[in-house]
Amino acid sequence: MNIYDIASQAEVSIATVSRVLNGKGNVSEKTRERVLQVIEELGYTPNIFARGLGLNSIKMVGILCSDVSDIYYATAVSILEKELRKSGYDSLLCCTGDQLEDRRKSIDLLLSKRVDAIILVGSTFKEKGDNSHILDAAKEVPFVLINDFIEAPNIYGVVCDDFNAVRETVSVFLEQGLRRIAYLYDADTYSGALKLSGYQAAFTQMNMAADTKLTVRCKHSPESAREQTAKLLLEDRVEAIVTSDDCLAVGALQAAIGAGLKIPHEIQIVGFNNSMLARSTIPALTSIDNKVAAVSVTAVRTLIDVFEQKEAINKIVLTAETVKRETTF
Amino acid sequence: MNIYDIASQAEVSIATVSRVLNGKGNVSEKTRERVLQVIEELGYTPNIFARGLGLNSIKMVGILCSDVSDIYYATAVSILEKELRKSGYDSLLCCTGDQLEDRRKSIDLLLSKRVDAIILVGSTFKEKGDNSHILDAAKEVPFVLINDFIEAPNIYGVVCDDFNAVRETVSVFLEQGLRRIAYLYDADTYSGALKLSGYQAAFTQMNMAADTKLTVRCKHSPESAREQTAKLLLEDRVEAIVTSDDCLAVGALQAAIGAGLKIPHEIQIVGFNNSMLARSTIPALTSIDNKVAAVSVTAVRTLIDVFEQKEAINKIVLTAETVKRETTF
DNA sequence: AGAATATATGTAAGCCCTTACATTATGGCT
DNA sequence: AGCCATAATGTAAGGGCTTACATATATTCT
Repeated sequence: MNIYDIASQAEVSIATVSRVLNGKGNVSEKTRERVLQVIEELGYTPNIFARGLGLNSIKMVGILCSDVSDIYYATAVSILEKELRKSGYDSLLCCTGDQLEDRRKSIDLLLSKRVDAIILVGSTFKEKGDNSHILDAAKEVPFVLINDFIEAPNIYGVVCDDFNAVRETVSVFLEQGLRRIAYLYDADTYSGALKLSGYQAAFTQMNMAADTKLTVRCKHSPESAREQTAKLLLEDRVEAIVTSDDCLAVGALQAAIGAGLKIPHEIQIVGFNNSMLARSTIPALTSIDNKVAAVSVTAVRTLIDVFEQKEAINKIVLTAETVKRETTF
Repeated sequence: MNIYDIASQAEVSIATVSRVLNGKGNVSEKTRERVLQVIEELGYTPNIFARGLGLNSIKMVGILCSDVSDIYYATAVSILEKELRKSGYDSLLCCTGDQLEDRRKSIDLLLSKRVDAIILVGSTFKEKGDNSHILDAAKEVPFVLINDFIEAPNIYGVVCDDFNAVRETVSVFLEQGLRRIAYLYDADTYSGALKLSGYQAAFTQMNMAADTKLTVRCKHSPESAREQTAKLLLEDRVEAIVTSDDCLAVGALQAAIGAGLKIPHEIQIVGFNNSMLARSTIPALTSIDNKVAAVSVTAVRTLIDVFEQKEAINKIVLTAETVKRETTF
C-alpha cells in the first residue's frame, strides 16, 4: 500500500495526500478529513525510506555511549531518548567501549545511517590528544557532548561544574580542619581532569599542596576501588575520601568498614553522580549530584535549537549540588 | 555524491558499482578493485534511504525497553545492542514506561521506522490480559521477548528459569529449618508471577502453605522495599526474605539493619538479578543470577536464525544460578 | 461584472538505490 | 574454427515519497 492507493481512494492527487501527511501547504478542511479517514481505514503508514530519500532525514539522532550498562550513562541515555522522542526524534543507539578505533567506526556507522545529529555520552580522548573523529563528524552533523566539551564549530557541550563541586567539597573538609583528604578516580576524561584539578584547587586556595600520595587511581569498579582504598588505608592516615564516581565510593566505603573505621567519625566519604548506588549502601553515601537529568534535557534542547536554526550556546554549564547522606557530617 | 558519480569515475555502470557494494553477482577482480578505489578516494557512502527503498530494510532492530535507567534492563540493552551490531544490525531504542497505551504507540513507531524485528525488554501485560499490541506487531516482524514468553506465531522468548531458582532458594531455607520466609516483590510481570509461584511451590513441596502475610508487595525502589520490610519486621517474625529484584533486597537489607538484626544470623536476604547492587552493599547480597547476558545473547542468536530462515526455537529456557555472598549461609 | 488575489489541487521531476533482464565478452570444448 | 556455457557488464524499470511549478477554483475588491 502506498500514497497512490490513498490518493485514488480519497479521490485526490498524491500531492494532496502528502500535504495532509506533513501538514504543509494548503488543504481544505473537507479534503483533509476525507484523506485522513481513508488513511485510518486502510491503516496506511508512509514509507520511511521513501520519505528519507526525499528529505534526506528520518529524524533520528545517534546516541554514542561508552557503556549503557553503567548506571550513570544509562540514566543519561534514558533521558536523552525520552526527550528526543518528545521532539519527534528517534534514537539510534551505538555502544562502543572506550577504544578510539571502535569509536571512529561507530561514528561512521551512525553517519552512514544518516542520523541528524550525534550525542556522545562518555569520555572523549583528551589525554590522547585525538578528537579528530569528533571534529570530522561535526562537519557532517551537529555533535553534542554530554558532560564534556570541545571548542569547535558545530560541537555543543552541556557540562556540570564538576571542578567547583569537588573544590567546594574538599574545601569544606579543609575548613573542618581535615588535611588527609584523598581523591579516588578512575579515568582520564575531561570531567575526570576537572575534578582532579578541583581537588587540587581547594588546597591551593588555602596555600597548601595536596599530598600526591593521596591521589589514587583505580579501575571503574567497586572491587578495584576497594582494593586501592584498602591499600591506601594501610599505608596512610586518611580522614576523608572524595571519589569521581559512586561506584568507587562504594568500594572505598567497603574498605573503610573493612578497616574497622567509624563512618563518618573516623573517615568521611563522598561519592559522585548521586546514582542509585548512593541510596543503596549502609550507611548511605553522601554524593555530588552532577545533574545527569538536567544535563541531558538541556543537551536535547540545545540540539533542537540547532535543528530549528535558532541560536544555540556552544557550552552550557550547570551547577552540581551535594546530596548529604550518612557518610559525611 | 551518488552511485552515478562512482560509476562514471570508475568507468562502469551503476549496476556494477552496486554489485561491488553488495558483494552480489559477478564482478571481475580488476573492476572490483577499481571501483573500490574510486569509492575510497571520493569517500562515498551509499544512501541508506535509497537502499532501504529498494530492499525495504536497513537492518535495524527496535529495542523496546520499559526503562533503560534500571540496571537490569540497561545490562540487557547493552548486550543486545552489542550482539546485534556484531551481526550487522543497528538498534533503534525506544523506552516506554509500563503504560499499555505508550507501549502500543512505541510499537507503531518502531514499525513505522521499518525495523526488521522488535525485542522487548520489560514486562508484558499478562495481568491485564492484553497482549494484542504484541500479537499485532508479530504479524509484521519477528518479536522477541527477553525473560518473558507468549505462545504465538512469530514470537520468540528467551527466559531464565526463575520459577525453579526461587523454589530452590526457598527450599534451601526450608531445609535449614526456617519457616518464616518472606517474599518481597514489585510487579505483576510474567517473571514476577513465576517467582511467586516458585516461592509457593517450595512450601507445597513440603506439604506446607506459605503464610500469605509474608508475601509483600512494594514499589520498584529500595525506599519502598525498605518501608514495607520495616513494617513487616515490626509485625511478624521473619527469618529470611527472598526478593524479586536486587534493588528491593537493598531496601530489605536496610530495614533489617535498621531493626538491629544480625545478618545472616538472624535474618537471611536474597536478591535477584545479581546486578552491581548486590556487590555494592555491606554485607554483600547473595543474589540469584538470572543470566541477563546469556539471555540477551541467546535472544539475538534466535533472531538472526529467524532472519536467516533457519529453524528457531520459540521458547528457550536458561537456568539461573545463585551467587552466594554475605547475606545468607 | 471582471480583474486581482488567495486558496486548493494536480502534474511530473527528482531523490538514489536494487535488480530483472538484455547484451557482450571470455574461455573451454569438440 | 565454431559453438556453448559462463562470466562480466549494462540498461532501464521500479520503489514511494516530496515539492516546484502549473492549473483550477474561490474570494475579495473596485
